[in-house]
Amino acid sequence: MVTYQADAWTALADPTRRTIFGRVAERPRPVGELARELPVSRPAVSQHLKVLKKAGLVIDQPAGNRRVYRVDPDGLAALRAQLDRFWTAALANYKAIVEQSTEEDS
Amino acid sequence: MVTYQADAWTALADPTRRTIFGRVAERPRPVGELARELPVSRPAVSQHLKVLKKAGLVIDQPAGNRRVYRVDPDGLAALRAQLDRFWTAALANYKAIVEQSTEEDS
DNA sequence: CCTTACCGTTAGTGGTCACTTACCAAGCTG
DNA sequence: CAGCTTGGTAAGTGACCACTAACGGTAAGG
Repeated sequence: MVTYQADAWTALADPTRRTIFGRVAERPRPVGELARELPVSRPAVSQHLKVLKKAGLVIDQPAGNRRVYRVDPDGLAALRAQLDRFWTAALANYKAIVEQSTEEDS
Repeated sequence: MVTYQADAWTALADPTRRTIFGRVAERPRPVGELARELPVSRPAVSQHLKVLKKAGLVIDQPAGNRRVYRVDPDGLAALRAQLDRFWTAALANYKAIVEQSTEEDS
């Protein structure tokens, strides 16, 4: 058994998985279509999708014989929020430095 | 020698490195201060900072005896832009679905 | 100058992960 | 039902990576 982590950052760390996620973001796709566009085997794609699903980044939905994967907006939003925290923190820090140097000038 | 990758996603995949990046985002810090707050050795922190630097996420600046690390706004902005591409792609896709179902209703 | 503090680098190791091959289950079509 | 398509899972392997211990190199302080 392959037991992967369930972290969104870890999930998007792998280039292949990032490509898969990009494809799914453009348009919901079944597994086979993704595998045909990628230089890896179909089982590899299945495993990648399993990781992305566990990380809350994609949702799978059975459609007859096939299984269509689409982006989970909530997971993507959560990741965006986390990145924004870094952004605002860094920004606030730079702002403080600018204000300090302005005071020094006066 | 330890040859790591230089990708921002890969850099932030590691939890320890993400914590370090968060600390640096709050306020620029020297290596020793980061190491004292973390459950890893100082060399480990140095290696993590090396990865973050290679990924363009932090900048180092010698300050006398110490070496202060701060966030590189450009690298963080680039990552944000990449995540926004996923976001807008997924959003456009959902919008298309909503519009289609609206047409079906009429 | 000698000591102390701060930091980067190297070498070595254990653990995790991406990948393939092989196999099995379920839906569609004749 | 038989055959084809689609896809998830198991097992095994090679590679990468996070970590520590040990060392060297540079600035501050007595």
